[in-house]
Order: sequence, then C-alpha cells, then structure tokens
Amino acid sequence: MLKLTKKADYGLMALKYLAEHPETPALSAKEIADAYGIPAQLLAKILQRLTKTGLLKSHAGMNGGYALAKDAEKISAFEVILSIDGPFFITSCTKGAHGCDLTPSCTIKEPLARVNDTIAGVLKSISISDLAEDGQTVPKAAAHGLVTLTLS
Amino acid sequence: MLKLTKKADYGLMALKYLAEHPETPALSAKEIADAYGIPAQLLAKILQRLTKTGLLKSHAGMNGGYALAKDAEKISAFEVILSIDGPFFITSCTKGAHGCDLTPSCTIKEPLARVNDTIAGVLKSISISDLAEDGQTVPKAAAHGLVTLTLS
DNA sequence: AAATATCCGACTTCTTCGGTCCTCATTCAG
DNA sequence: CTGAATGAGGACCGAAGAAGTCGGATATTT
Repeated sequence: MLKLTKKADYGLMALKYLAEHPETPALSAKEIADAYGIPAQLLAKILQRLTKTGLLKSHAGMNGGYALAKDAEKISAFEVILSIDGPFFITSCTKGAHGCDLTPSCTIKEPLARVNDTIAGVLKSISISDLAEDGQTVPKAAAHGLVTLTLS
Repeated sequence: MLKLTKKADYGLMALKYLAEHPETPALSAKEIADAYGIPAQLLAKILQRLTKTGLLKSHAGMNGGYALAKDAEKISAFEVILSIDGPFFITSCTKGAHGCDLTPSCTIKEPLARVNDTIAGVLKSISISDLAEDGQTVPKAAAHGLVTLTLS
C-alpha cells in the first residue's frame, strides 16, 4: 500500500546511474539494466517515457543511448514519478473533475488532499543528485526526526 | 499510483461517521454502509479488522454494532490505514528484514525512506476528529504552501 | 550492408483489490 | 426457548492494474 511502482523505482535508479556517470556521452538501456539486474526491455520503455517527457535525451544507433537532459540537481523525484506513473492522488476520488461518485460523503477528502500536497512537496524537494552522491550525504544518525511539518 | 485503497478510505469514512454520532451506543455496519452507499459486507470486514486492532469496540446481537474504542482525537489516520492495509513502504524493498533482492544497488532507498517517514508523520498528525468536524476547519486559502520540510 | 540502438504497440502473466457468498457465533426481544 | 439481528470469518470470484515479453520498425554508426 502506498507504494511506488517498480517502474518508478527503476526510473529513479536509472537516472541516478546516469547522474553518476556524467563523463559518458550516452548509456544504453541495456547497460543500465545490466548494472542493476533489471529487465532490459522493461527499462527501455521506461527510459523512452522519460525521454518523451523531456527528462532524458536519447540517441539511436551504435554507441547511442540516453543522457540526462538537464542537471541532476534540476530533476526532481516528483517529475520522474509523474512521468512514469502519471498523476497520483492519494484518494480514489479526485474531487476535481467529476467529484465523488459516492454520496456527497467525501468530507474526508479535504484533509487527505493536504496529505497529498505534502507528499508531492517532499518528492519535489528531492533531486536525482540527492540520490546519486554515493554513500550517505546525510548523517545516518540524523535520519529520523528531521522533518518539520506545519499543518496550518 | 501511491493511492490509498478503497478499504482504507471506507475505514476512515466509517470512523468519521462514528465520531459524528457519539451519542449512539453502537452503529451497525449496515447503517454506516447505507449512509455512504458502500457495500455493507465489505465494510463489515473492514470494521472487524479495526476491531481486532483495537480501534473499535464491537457488540454482537440485536441493537449491536460498533463504537470507537477511544476518543476520536486519539485515533490517527495512520493507525487506521495501518490496520486495514498493513504496513506500507514507499519502496518495494524494505531494506530492513531481507534487504534488496536486486544487486546492492538500492542506494536510492535511503532518501526514499525519509520520504516514507515524512508521509507516515503526516498521517500520524491527522486524527479522526480532524476528519469529522464538519466543513473546513482549516482555512481553504491556507491549504497550499503550509508545509515546511527540513531535510537535514 | 551489418551491427547496435532507440521507438512503440500488442500481448501474456501475475498479483492484488474490490466485492460477494455462505456459515457460524453471539446477543437481545418476545 | 426461539428467532431475528448482528458480528466474525473463511472461501471464492471477477476486474483491474502492474510486471514483463515479443516482434517489428526506424535511426545511426562502422
């Protein structure tokens, strides 16, 4: 529950891998897939999607492959997940386009919408470069309790 | 993606409904289900689960039903979702019990674990009573940009 | 021309979610 | 005591979505 899809995971991993190899002009889907042991054809489709949404540049032919379209610092986890999995909403009824199909009972939705916004905000604040920089950039001891949330 | 299950939604709705009717000693699953137009038998199982985890008290027999086991302020959305859907992790590999089945490539996981913690924190900060109190308790205009996230 | 890539849609397989059905246990009213 | 109402809970099914595969078309370098 409340999980990222594996595709999104794979996409993040691939982008991280690309960010860690800035010297190479392009890496093929197969190379990246082999590096992580994930299905090559599946990753290929993911990378194609990221290309279509402008996060990657692609180059066909021999020695072709993919490269980041912008700086790793400028690509957020939010963009990646959005590109791969489409818009997400924590609640089933979006409460925007067509409202709720249930009785007008969805008073629950307003508080949860704020949760949704919070999650989106967190994901937007994380960039690919945050994932890359090998090892822990953040002191492990401080990994908990460092989140301050202000709800109104 | 990244959605709550309908069961969790239903559970939250039901608890909200119970919180809004503190005078009645017990409400049957059918009553609540009818109020929201959701399948009675499905809701029944959800309520049974919430009973087993101690969030609800149940009473069989005629005029039986369910009632909150503690104050609505003391029940968090987190507990409810956890009870219904089980423990959630934003990443597929928990990195705790059995680690990652992929190559030790999961350097991604540490930052995402913090995202996970953040989400859990937000859900813990929302109580059933927050859902209940009819209308918007929080000024709508302030619904955006009120989240402060400190990442180390 | 051949090898290596991306590109892209169709398809299968697998899991999970949403939902139903049926049975048993408990409690209260008459 | 009996029966209606209710909770408890297992078995099951269909639909939907996720994960992964296949096949072919196009582009690019050698």
